[in-house]
Amino acid sequence: MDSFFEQVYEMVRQIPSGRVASYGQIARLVGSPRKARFVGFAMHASPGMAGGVPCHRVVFKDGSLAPGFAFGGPDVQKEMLLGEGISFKDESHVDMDACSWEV
DNA sequence: TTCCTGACTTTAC
DNA sequence: AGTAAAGCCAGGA
Repeated sequence: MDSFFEQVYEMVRQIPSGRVASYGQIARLVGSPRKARFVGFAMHASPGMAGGVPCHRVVFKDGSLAPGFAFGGPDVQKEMLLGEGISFKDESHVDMDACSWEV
């Protein structure tokens, strides 16, 4: 499996708990900042945390979650992030100022 | 094989 | 500063 998806999975898998990364961030890490769209797409096709891919730690550039495509509800994702020690600026906006994934 | 679509990002007006 | 539009890559039909 050398697909781009696998690369994204590995990147997301390296995200430490209590930290969040944006799609573009991961896309850039894999070597293609223009593939940000596919990063999210990979998450959609990802096995989830069961496969070691914490999609809940992947958020928009603004830090907003993915309403409608989350694990069954952005509230659930929010709880998971909060449980990892991630702060929230708004009801659906992660505090990337303090939780942005620093490589 | 070709066309379309897609959890986004960035630049331009 | 805010809104609008285009761009990019890859997978699926």
